[in-house]
Amino acid sequence: MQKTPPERPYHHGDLRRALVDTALEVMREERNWQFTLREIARRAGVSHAAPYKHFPDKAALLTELAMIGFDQLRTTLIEAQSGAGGEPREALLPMARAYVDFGIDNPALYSLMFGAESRNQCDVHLGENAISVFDTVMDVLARGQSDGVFRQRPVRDHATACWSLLHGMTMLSIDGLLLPEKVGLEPLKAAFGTLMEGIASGYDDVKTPDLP
Amino acid sequence: MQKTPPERPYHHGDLRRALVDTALEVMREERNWQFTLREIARRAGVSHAAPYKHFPDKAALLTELAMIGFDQLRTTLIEAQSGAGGEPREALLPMARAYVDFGIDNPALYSLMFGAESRNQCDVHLGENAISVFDTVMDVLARGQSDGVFRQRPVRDHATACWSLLHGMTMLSIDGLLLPEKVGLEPLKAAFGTLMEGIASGYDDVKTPDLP
DNA sequence: CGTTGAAGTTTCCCATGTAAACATATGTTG
DNA sequence: CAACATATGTTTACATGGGAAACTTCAACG
Repeated sequence: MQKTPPERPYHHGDLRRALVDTALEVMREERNWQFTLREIARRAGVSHAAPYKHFPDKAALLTELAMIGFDQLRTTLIEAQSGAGGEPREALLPMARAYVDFGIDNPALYSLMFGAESRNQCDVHLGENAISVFDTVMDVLARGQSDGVFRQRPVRDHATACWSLLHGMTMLSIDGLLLPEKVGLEPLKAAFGTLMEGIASGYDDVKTPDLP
Repeated sequence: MQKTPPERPYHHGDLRRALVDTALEVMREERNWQFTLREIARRAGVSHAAPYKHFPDKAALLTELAMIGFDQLRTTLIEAQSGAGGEPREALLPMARAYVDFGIDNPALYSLMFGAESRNQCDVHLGENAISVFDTVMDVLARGQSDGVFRQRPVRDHATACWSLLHGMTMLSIDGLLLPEKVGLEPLKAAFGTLMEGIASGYDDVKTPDLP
């Protein structure tokens, strides 16, 4: 009996990329990185063991996805920075917005990149990628400070405050905990306004506060 | 032949509490909430199906653990607030430290309470508990503002900035991403100093910054 | 063309969450 | 006190997932 031609030749041809693309698609659809490898293999049209010819284990695929995420975030921040003309004071809010929007637009990817749960599943050297975000923020703040438009305080203090607030806002948004009726419709602009007053104002620590 | 007495009578007597306590212990030891129910049952000395007589499923146990975490966090914040004598300006840093220390001391619990991954496993109404943290911060800021020691800006802007920074700092610390060589040894004090300058200073938004 | 290696598939193992049936103990009721 | 109902255990079973091992198919190479 004539054998009907298979849907796909025995050799996929580019399964590694297909697995990565399929995983990114599933993460986007389900807003979660806790997919199963068997599901990814099914959607890619191969057996459940085929991925093991391209990735030693599931953690390796997750690491690759996280690296893609860090590449995208880095690109996003650089574009936001150069779009603002490079003036530090003007650059911070667009960068902040780009950062938070990246996380909101890619919740599963962001959680994979920065979460402790994923850290148990991924390569530990992802931390270097995560920390490069801190360095990016540091650079802009350092330039602003040498230009005299940012408060003369250790620049890493400003950077720590900045990254913490942005990371926190991103995570809270992803988790659906920033309700408009509580924080308004522009929580980033609002919260960042408060922070910018701490970064860019002429406030002197020892001055007593103005009273009404 | 004489039957040797079992390690434990057939009826555990307080298995529900033992399961909760064991799970909290495992979370503390492994700094992770992704334990297996079979492991918890084993450590509690019962069969793997026994927990299903006390919890409909694993998600129910995880929800209970998260609720315990929120209770502990709430208590911690109230104690920190009253320890500072209730003066809003003096209360914020101790509360902030209590919040971040809680997360650092209970990384698995904090991640379970606030993480999106756990949200897929838990009861959605945990969000109310999470958001009550925001309300606590709001209350202190509102009192400070009416006392005139905090900047006259919508208080929810300050609260959003506060909670985002604290949540971000907690998550980054838990994930091991706040390296001392990058952020110093007192990142909370440093970052919170920057934020407090934005919350408590007399800075006027339209004033141009002082130049060197 | 035969050999080698890459990249698939199939079969199997172990672990997990959970269901169902069964066993044991406790509490309630007549 | 016995019978019954209920609570709370255990055992068996099922479906699914990660991954190993053996096998199959195809491509590349000498």
